Amino acid sequence: MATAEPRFTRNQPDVRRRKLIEATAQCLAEFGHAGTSVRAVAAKAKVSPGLVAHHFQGIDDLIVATYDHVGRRVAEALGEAMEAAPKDAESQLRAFIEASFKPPVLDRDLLAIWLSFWSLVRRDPGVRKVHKKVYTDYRCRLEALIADIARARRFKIDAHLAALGFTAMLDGLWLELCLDPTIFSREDALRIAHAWVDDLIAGGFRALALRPR
Amino acid sequence: MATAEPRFTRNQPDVRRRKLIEATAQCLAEFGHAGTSVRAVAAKAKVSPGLVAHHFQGIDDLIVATYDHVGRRVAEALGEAMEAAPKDAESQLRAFIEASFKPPVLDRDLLAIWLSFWSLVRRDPGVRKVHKKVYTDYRCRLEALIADIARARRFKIDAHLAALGFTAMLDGLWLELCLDPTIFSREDALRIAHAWVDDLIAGGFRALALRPR
DNA sequence: TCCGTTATTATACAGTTGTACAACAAGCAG
DNA sequence: CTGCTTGTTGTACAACTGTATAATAACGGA
Repeated sequence: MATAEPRFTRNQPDVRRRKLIEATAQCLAEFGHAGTSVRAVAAKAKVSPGLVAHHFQGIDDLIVATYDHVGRRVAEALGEAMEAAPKDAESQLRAFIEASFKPPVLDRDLLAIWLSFWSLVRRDPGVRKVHKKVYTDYRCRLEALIADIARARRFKIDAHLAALGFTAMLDGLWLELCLDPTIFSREDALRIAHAWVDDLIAGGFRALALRPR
Repeated sequence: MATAEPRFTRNQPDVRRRKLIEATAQCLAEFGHAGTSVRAVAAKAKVSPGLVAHHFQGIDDLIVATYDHVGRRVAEALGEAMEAAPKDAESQLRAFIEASFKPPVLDRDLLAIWLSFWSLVRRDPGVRKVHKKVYTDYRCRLEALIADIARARRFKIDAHLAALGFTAMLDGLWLELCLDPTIFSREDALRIAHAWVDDLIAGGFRALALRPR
């Protein structure tokens, strides 16, 4: 008698975890937070529902892992764009902007993941910690670039505050653009962000240098 | 025999709807999107679950109505702050900023409602329409003020783009501040926003005037 | 005082949720 | 080829979900 087809294939825990994470990302994109259950994820990954509980504490844990995973991918995409650009701070900043407003960063599916994650931040201290780290890392890269530009051009600025403002603006533009791309265009967002850099270089935001931290 | 205590009190439909909306807001704040069900809202409003279905199509419809309601309240809070300020455009803009970063606008509970609503935008065209209107109204007020300032100071600027950028920055600061108030402070947000206005008045964002819409 | 309207309740139903558990079997070590 | 580890399955369970339904009763108008 011929050897029967294996009814399932065993995976290393980390491999299986990654597959479940990717299935979760697809579920969030396709069905939203409400439609993303243990069973939905298991179906998408073509495994039994019980397996999810075996690798993760629950659906919330899975969403956090998904955020962590795609967060890393986003950071990589931004990092690669910067590596491909000239090494001066202004070019780096502009490369960062360009990468922020095109796939895979500008992506409706990504927003669905972000929204789910944000809704967990309030109740779970562990989630809050992950958010803090991701957000702070992200902002620190911009802070360093802004400080570089100010140093090269020999003007004073509170790079910390400036980076907070710039980050907030990028986030706000990204959010609204993902929510509804018909209100304004990707090109609008690019012009606005680049204009902010123009203004920074021209010595704008002088008020942010009055009380350095 | 004494008249028995009425087992329930009848309300006019719009009164009951408002009570259910307020109960929904409390549920979203307390339990998040996942914990806000028809039954949870009914329990919070101390009515039977069936009543929710009698006044609203479902939980999504209720969340949209809640967004509409609190959205109006936020707009009122901002409007009142501006009415209390001097009538010149700069003062109006600064009053708008101050009101944006204190209760009832800066409020964790408000963010919970916003997050739930945003997660509905993608799938429901009706929700998308409401979002578009609220967001556009909000931004138009700022656009008018920015255009006023530019006109008074006799410099050119694309007020539409500038308002988009300013709105995005305010939204981004508001979002992060509600998510986790320990990363930066309300005062930081205020300084950043006011610095943006300082810069605008000083003739910043000249790049935004190059290709007026 | 009675009557009609309809807001409200209470209940039933089918479907879905998260979680637990015992049985199973794939793949590796010997 | 054998045995062990453990990734994986399938199922059972109680709690919950949205929705529909008929019965109830509050309240205003006659």
